[in-house]
This record gives sequence, structure tokens and C-alpha cells, in this order.
Amino acid sequence: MTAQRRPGKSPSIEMVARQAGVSIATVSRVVNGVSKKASADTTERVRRVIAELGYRPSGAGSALRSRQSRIVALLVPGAASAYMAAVAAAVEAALRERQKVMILCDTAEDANIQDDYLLEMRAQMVRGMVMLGAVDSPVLTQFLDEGEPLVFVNRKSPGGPGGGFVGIDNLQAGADIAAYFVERERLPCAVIHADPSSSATAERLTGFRRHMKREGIKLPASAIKTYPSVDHLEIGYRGAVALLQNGRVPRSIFCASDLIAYGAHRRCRELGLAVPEDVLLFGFDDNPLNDWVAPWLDTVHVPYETFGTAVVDLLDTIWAGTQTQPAPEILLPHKMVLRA
Amino acid sequence: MTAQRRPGKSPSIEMVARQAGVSIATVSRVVNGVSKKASADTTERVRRVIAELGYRPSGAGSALRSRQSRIVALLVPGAASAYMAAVAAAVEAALRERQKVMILCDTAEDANIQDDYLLEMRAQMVRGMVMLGAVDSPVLTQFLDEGEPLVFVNRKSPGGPGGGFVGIDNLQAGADIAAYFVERERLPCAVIHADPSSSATAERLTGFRRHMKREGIKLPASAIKTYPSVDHLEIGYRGAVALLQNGRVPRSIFCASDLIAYGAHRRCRELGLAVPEDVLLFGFDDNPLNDWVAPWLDTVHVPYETFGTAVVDLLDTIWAGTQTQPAPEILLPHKMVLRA
DNA sequence: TGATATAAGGAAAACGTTTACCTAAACTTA
DNA sequence: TAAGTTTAGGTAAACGTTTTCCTTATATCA
Repeated sequence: MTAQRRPGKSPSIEMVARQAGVSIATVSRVVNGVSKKASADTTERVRRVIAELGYRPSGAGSALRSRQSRIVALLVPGAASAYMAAVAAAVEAALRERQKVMILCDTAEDANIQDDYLLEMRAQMVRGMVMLGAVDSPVLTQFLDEGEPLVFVNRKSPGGPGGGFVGIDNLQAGADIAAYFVERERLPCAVIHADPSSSATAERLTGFRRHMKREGIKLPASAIKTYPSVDHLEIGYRGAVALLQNGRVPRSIFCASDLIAYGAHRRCRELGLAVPEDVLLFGFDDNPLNDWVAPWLDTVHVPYETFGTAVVDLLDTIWAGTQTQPAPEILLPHKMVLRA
Repeated sequence: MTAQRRPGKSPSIEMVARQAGVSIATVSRVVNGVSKKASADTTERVRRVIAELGYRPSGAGSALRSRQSRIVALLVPGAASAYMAAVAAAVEAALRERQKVMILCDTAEDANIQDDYLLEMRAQMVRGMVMLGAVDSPVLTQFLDEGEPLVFVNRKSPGGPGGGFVGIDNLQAGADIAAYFVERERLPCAVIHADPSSSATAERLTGFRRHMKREGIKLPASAIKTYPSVDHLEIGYRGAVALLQNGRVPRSIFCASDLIAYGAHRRCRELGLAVPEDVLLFGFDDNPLNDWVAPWLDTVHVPYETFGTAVVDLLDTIWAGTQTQPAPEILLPHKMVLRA
């Protein structure tokens, strides 16, 4: 057992003040860039001492006093999935540029966990909460009501009005895919999707259907497979098992995510079906691995890398306080990626 | 422009105290489970008020006073990669059970960014810092020196002694792969790996080489390809390009990560080589997508799902204060996954 | 010149906790 | 019964900021 050495302490504002021969008020003002309150000389001197000592305002101290921490929370359902990770990385990077840090919470699509985290985040006085794939929950509705700074990503607010939104035009994307199927004469077609309670999935589907209807094409119920499971790979596999029975093979399948397409592809492989020759698989998200392990996949590229700055821009707008009447919304451009 | 509504406030300890007719000290003691300080009645009454009001101690208030927040930091190089995300998810889940939350920092393998984050985390008074793939940096060494609670994952401390470690026995795993190549008569073999400054990569490699040497097998320098790039897919591809020239085809390639194997596989596909018939590809990590999109890949399964509890157990040990003289270390079991 | 505005900066209160110290009552024990 | 001990709980001092008042000195203006 070694001598118990307590971790080092960061220098406090008081040390900086003493060292620079000014009051702590002045140091605080220099740090926070309160102009017209310190002469150029003083500012310079304080800055130098700050650099020398490696001073950084204590998160707890400033949060306590100003009721706002330097932290933003990101709540995701399932942190391990590729696209969540992509968004998380993008948001983290964008926050870093604004000198903020990110708490990551995994809600596992569970309303109770989500509520627990929401309350904890308020207790942490986070400056904002970013909801990636939010579910409907009492506290979420309450927070929306109370004007908590919320930004929804991909899936729109399931808890009533309020909050910003960052995503793509899912309706249009769905229609684009339908148009592509028609144009390439890939009919009859089928669809495999996950729980459509997510606005993203629902809108992709609606867009797809609307376009088909406009073209006078009927989608029989048997051509649309949906499963409640959380695992998209499994959904894709089971969907393909159901669709590809008795030698019936649609000319194309719209899979609502790349992972669903991966699952469907496995079944195709098992059945000896060539993709895309026998059946065209169309995914969604554009997993960065596609080029390497799924060159047979057509998909919609969602620019997750750019979601980060969009989210933070929205937060800035909200923080600025001049709430725009309609909740601020940023739609980013998607793009079809046709590999097959 | 709507009326500016400030976000709701959480109830404070003072409200709880008043409501329950006790002092705030008593409430604090109940919350923190200080026994022998409140009667069963009082405890019960306070508990009820807390539940009613939905009280949660303010993170800032308690952090400021006790010099410890409820936050643990996870520093990763590249948050978007699958295995980082897997570890992040596991750590997050394990922390949740201990009523802690996780800040996620992406260092991009950059020593300056890492240092900046380390200092910011100290300013946030985080309870511990988990380094996934740490790089050597001045502040890291300083923190190790000062006894900051650090746990290294996968890649051992590059900043001197100290800190806990969670990972697998990379030496053994490397040897296992070599043994497999020998046993299956998959010689000559080759290796593609990324920057070996990471202890994980270095040890895998060493284990592999040692076993080969023990078997009396020479690995010519030309059979070992390494590239400094950060992108493992690219590394794998370029490695395969270099290895598979002039019709020379090794019987097996040990790729130091699954992504490297994906990259190599792409080149094999381009050359019309069958995997594993013509050349066996052996990866590392066991990406969860393997079953679906890379059924040709043999790999080592690293139980990232279990890293979370291991990390938090280690933190608990460190927090308990009775520092074990040799830094605590947890080695988790790996497993070969032979699909091919 | 006197009045007034502005610049520069200090003193001190408050934010919500935790905890060392104190007190008073209720039990022991000799 | 007196002295000591335990139990239950209150008081108040930090913790490190930010910010509202002040104060003083200097510049501006009529």
C-alpha cells in the first residue's frame, strides 16, 4: 500500500488574481471577455498569468454560479451502432470548437431510462440536450414545455412541439428510391423496415409509397415486411426469409437501413441469389464500410459528418435566446449512392 | 419572438429540507446514506419528500463541495469506429449502474487535443478518466505522476507507470493465430498492421512472431507490411496491393484488425482471389458485422461488451483508495472465431 | 469651472452542496 | 445517581465562480 497521494489540484481563480495583483472579479471578467471592464494592460497581464498557471475555470464553480455548465448531453438509443457513433463523433467535434464537452447517454430506446437521464442532465445543468432517436416520455414532454434547450436529430420530437431539428428530407429520399426502382424497371418491389414509430422510418416509407401511388403502382401488403426487433440485421434477414419464399423473387427490395440490407443479403447469399442481378437491394444511411464489404449495395448517403455543426449551430440559435417562432430546423442534403 | 421562458429549475436540497421539516444537513446525510445520523422515521420522511419533488442533488453544488463530480471521462481516438463505439457503450452502461455519467472525448490520436481534454476533465473534477488508445503526452505523464484516477483500455499507458489496465492477452492472441496458421499449413504467411506504437498492436505482432520463431519459421521483412495511416481499411488495401504482386500469393495474411482485413479483402476481390481458398485472411476484434458481411473472415473475438464492467470495477478499486502496489490489471479472455 | 459621463476595478453576496463541530436528549454502567 | 456514551440532528463554514453594486479617477461638455 503506497502513501495515498491525492490527485493534483488545478489552480483557482484566486491564485491567478493574487499572482496578477488584481481582484478575482477582474480575472473573471478577463476570462469571460467582459469588455470595457479591464484595461489592455491588465487584460494582458492576467492572460499571461493564466497561461503560466494553466488556469481553467472550475466547471463546478462556474456552473453553480451561472447555472450553466460547459456540457451538452447527447442521448442516443444504442451507442454501439455505426450511425449513432458517426453522429456522436460529429457532435463531439463541433462542440469542441465551441469549448464545450459532451456527455453521452444511451437510452436503449427505453422511456424510463431516457427520463432518468433527462433529469440527471438537468441536475448537471447541461447547456443543451441533443436527442438522437428520442422516444416519447413524460419528462421529455415536460422539458419541451418548459423550454429546455432541446435539439432532435433524425427522429422528430415525439413529445409534442418544441425543440430544434436536424436531419434530412426523408420523404423526398423515399420518393427518390421509388423513382429509381420505376426508372430501372425493378418491379415488382418489396420493402423491409423496422419499427415505423420513428419519424425517420415512417417518412422514408411514406415518401416511397406516395411515389409508387403516383405512378399507379400497387404495393401489396405481403410485399411489406416489418419486425419490432431492435436488431436491424435480424430484421433484414427475417424479412428476406419471408419475402423470398417459394421461388418468388421481387426485382428489388427497399431496406430502410443499410443494416437491414446486410441482413437481407445474407439470406440472398444462402439462396444463391445474385445481388443486384437477381434482386436489387437498396439500403439507407450509407455505412462507411459499404465500399469495402458491400459493393453490391445501393443506398442513400446521409451526411452524418455534417450533423455535428448543424446541431451546434441550432444550439447557438437557441442559446442566443431570440426564439424563432417555428422551431428552428435544418435539413441537410442527402444523395443516392448507386454502386450496383 | 415568443416570451422568453427560462428552463425549469430542479428543486434544491433546501426545499426538501423545508418540506420535510429537517435541516439541509440531514437531507444531505440521507441522500448520501450516512448511517447513524438519522432515525428511521426521519430517513423515511425525507425519502418520501425527495421522491415527491423529484429531487436530485445538483451536480455543480456537490462537485464543488466534495471536489468530485458524478462524471467519468472516456477519451478515445476516433469515436466513430466500431470498436470504440462498442467500448463506449459498454462503459456507459456500466457507469449508469453506478449512478455515474460519461463524458466522451475524441482525441483524434493527437497529443495536444488529449492534453487539452485531460486538463478540461480535471477542471470538471471528473471522478476518473478512461483512456482508450492513449498517446504519450506531457499532461498524461503529469497526471499519472499525481495519482489521478486513470484506467487504460487496450493500449497500455504510454506515459510511464501508473493507472489501471483492461484488455486482453494480446501476446497470447498473436501466438494463437500463428499456431493456427502452422497447424492448417497456411504457410508462407504475411502480416499487415497499423502503427505499432500502440501496445496492443505491438504485442499481437510480437506474440505472432515469437511463435513463428519457436516453430523455426522465418518471416521475411517483405512479408510484413505496415502503414502509418489512420484508416485501417486503407492500410489493409494498400498492404494487400503490395503483398499480392507478380502473382505471388501467400497462403494466409494476419491482419491486425478486422478493418484491415476488409481492406485486404477488397484487393483480393479485385484480383479474383478466393478467400479463404486462395488466401486466408485473419482479422482481429470480431466486428459484429462479420457474420453478416464477412463470412469469409477468421478473427479473434475481443469481448468488448464486458470491458465496461471491468473498467468500472477497476475504477472502484482505485476509488476505494487502497492502491495495490502494482497497478491493477484485468485481462479478459479472448476467443478465436473460425468462420472460413 | 462645475457637472456629468465613462473607464477601471474592487467588495461581497449568492449559487447548492458536504462536513466538522456542537448540543441536547436518551441510554448505559458503576 | 453521577458520569460517560451513544443517537439524532442542527449551525455554519467552506468549495470557486459570476455579477451586482460601489468607488475612484479621468475624460467630456456646456
